[in-house]
Amino acid sequence: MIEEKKAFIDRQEKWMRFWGTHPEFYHGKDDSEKEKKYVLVEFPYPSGLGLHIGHAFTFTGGDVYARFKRMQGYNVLFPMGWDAFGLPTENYAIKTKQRPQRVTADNTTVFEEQMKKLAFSFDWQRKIDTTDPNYYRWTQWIFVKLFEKGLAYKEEMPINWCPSCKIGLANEEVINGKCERCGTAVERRTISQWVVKITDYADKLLEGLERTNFVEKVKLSQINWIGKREGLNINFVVKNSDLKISCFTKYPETIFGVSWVVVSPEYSDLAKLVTEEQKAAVYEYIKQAAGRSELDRTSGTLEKTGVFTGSYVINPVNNKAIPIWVGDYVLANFGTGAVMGVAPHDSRDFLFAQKYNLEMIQVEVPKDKADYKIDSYEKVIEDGVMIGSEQFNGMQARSEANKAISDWMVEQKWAQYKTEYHLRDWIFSRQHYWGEPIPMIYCEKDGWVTVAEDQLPVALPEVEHYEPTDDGKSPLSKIESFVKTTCPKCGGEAVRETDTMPNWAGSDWYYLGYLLSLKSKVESPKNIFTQQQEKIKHWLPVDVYIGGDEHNTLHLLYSRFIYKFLFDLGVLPNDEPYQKRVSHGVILGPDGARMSKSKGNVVVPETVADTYGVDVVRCYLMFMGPFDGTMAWDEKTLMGVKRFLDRFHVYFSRQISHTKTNSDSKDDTNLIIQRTIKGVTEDVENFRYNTALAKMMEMLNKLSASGFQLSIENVKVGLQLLAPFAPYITEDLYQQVRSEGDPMSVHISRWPKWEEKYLMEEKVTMAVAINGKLRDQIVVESKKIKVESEIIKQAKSTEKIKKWLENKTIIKEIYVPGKMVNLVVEG
RNA sequence: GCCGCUGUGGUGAAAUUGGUAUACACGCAAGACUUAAAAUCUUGUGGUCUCAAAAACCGUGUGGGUUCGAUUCCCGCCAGCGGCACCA
Repeated sequence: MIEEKKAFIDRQEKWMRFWGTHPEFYHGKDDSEKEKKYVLVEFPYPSGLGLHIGHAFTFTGGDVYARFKRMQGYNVLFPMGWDAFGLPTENYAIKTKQRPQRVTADNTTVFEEQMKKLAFSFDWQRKIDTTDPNYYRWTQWIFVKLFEKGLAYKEEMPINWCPSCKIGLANEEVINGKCERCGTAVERRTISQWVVKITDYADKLLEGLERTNFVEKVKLSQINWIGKREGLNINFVVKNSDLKISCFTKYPETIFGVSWVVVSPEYSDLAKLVTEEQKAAVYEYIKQAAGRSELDRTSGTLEKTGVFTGSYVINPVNNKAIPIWVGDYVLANFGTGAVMGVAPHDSRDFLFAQKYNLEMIQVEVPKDKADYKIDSYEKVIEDGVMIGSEQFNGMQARSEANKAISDWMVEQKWAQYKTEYHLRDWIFSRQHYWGEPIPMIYCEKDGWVTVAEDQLPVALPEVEHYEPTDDGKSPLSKIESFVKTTCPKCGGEAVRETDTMPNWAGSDWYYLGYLLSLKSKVESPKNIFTQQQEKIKHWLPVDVYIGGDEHNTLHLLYSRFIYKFLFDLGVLPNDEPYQKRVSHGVILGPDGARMSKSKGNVVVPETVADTYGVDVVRCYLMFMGPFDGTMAWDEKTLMGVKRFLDRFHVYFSRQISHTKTNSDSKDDTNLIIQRTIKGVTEDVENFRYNTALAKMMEMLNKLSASGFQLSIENVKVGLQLLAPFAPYITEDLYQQVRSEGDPMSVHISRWPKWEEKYLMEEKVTMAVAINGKLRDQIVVESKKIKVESEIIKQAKSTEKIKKWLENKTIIKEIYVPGKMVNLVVEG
């Protein structure tokens, strides 16, 4: 056992050294004449735990594809880098009293070593790091451009606030409404933050999807997130006041049934709406609501709550006064922050009305059921025939009344047509140290001014403490030398913005970063995107982008937005960054639960690789299930893969020593090999790695059983097919059969092609069915497959089929060439 | 709550445009080698019926539908999983 172990370790070290001396094998060339393929995997956050099994799984998947495409003769770009800003590093740095820069450097070194060992064929000369000032200078440059184009603005936005720790918390740090560290109930506070106007791009982001080749589920998640809805903004005048409340609705046909209006607890005019006698109740309610997360507030599992403000609005269509409520299921930063309530035609509204005893005015009935009464939330009607709605009575709600009432209300100037989006503007400020400083300066005279382009980057200064400050501001705010500056416009005294950017900022354009030389300061202030346009044109768009489902909505949307923005600036050749998106799956622990340190079910790829070898880990990860599936780690199945690789090694070693004296090629082995080439090529092309490996197992089983010798060409083919999956073992064997003039490495050799003529078998087995039920099989000569009448005749003549046809009449004969004959009988 | 996905042997899973359900692998059982164990190799392995075999019947979460034929397409139901804007 120990000796066997040593053998694969020696093999790995030997070939890792060899590849190390030839980094050009894996370089993407900016000026190649070959067709390009840009294969992108999401770059990791370099955590202190080292490479996780999920990384190994995803990167192996990308690596197999990149190696396959490279062998097929494409000029492949397969880069890697570090998405290194973020909370975990900051928290770890605080805990261990180290600089986050130091922690990041240590972690990325470990990541890179582990990746090299796992034989990922990354183009290391293009490595990027989002925390490198040469990199984040351009992240900041993008922000400056956003501001210049009016797409970044300051606004009061809510954050999670822990009153005990006195810091702002990420959603992740809020557990059941309590602070993760101290358990105190978390409050919501609003503070002034930078917001990016992604909503301006909502239509472009929707429309651009049509030009991509994303799988349907990814397109859907983008479409649903943008959530475009056509409707009406209805203006309600507040009784005895000059205030107005505007409510967005998709269903204005229910206007005659509106019996209350609800505004969010953060509604800007709320104070003016609350009457003296309701003040105490409303303030108490707002205090409670501050403690609830957004998800809780909108969740159906919690009861909808609210409180009366004491004021009324007038329904413009009938001049009826209806009460104004505050309810926390209405969100301030979504829509107008106010909604109208129609109890009988929306189940949530019904429950709310029932709870607070509000009026229910039914304005629709099912067709031909004029006396239908809605008395439970399960009976609400969402599309009926109009009643109690004056001239609109009798119309079908959605198909007729919706348009008629909308037109009428707009004509009367009670409402405007409005397109609403689920998508909200993007809060871009974080009150933390470990992120890109937002390159803005505030001057009393000139307001917010951008840092000049040739002054970028605004570097992260050294600080004593990395903890957020007790007033909720970033630690940068405590460094006077950083904060105090002069206004770029008037030269007067000014202060810097001390918030930093969210983690998304660096990952929005990293696939561009790989293409460019970011280092040279000389290129400033001219932007590198224009200066290095040739490289960008050569490589973009990304051909295949492999990533997790958790990024199919936000990361994809944000990065598509930034890309489209840069396109509009005129620095990019096209407006969609990714041609195709592939989702990878998730590896669960051996217990079927998500791997986590606290559950103790974490599998570390490096440990497994040290025990069984890198090739075994890679092949097992690709074999355990479909690439986009959720699969539990199972060491026993891994042993099966190890057995396969051992047998593969033994079989091919033996063949190699034999082929040196014998290079006859048997037709039977040709058939097996050729079929495998076809199957594996098609499977790998479509990321069906598990079946590709199954086909190679079949190949090995059949070849070993046949006892025939392989020709030297077929030996090479066998090695090439497995090479993307098991780079070490195949390189080792390849070097033993490599002859003068062959490529230096199996990994830069040319992927084999199959020929149809070898795939034909002389005889084919076909199924014979009676009424669709399989009854017998016949063996047919391949040449005759096209002669339908003869094969049906043969099918009818077998003993078994004759028995089934006794005393029956055939009423139909169906023939599927090469597959089956189905006889439909009667009697 | 909203959005999305999945359901096939004891297990992970496979099945081209609707055309022989369970490829490949794990596990299990029996056997070979061995003093023995491990490793390795060989054979078998959806269910019912049978000493066994043959034959037949049943079988892709569940109830319907379309079709000569449904794991695949359509409708209803049940169960489980994932995402939800400050984790990345």
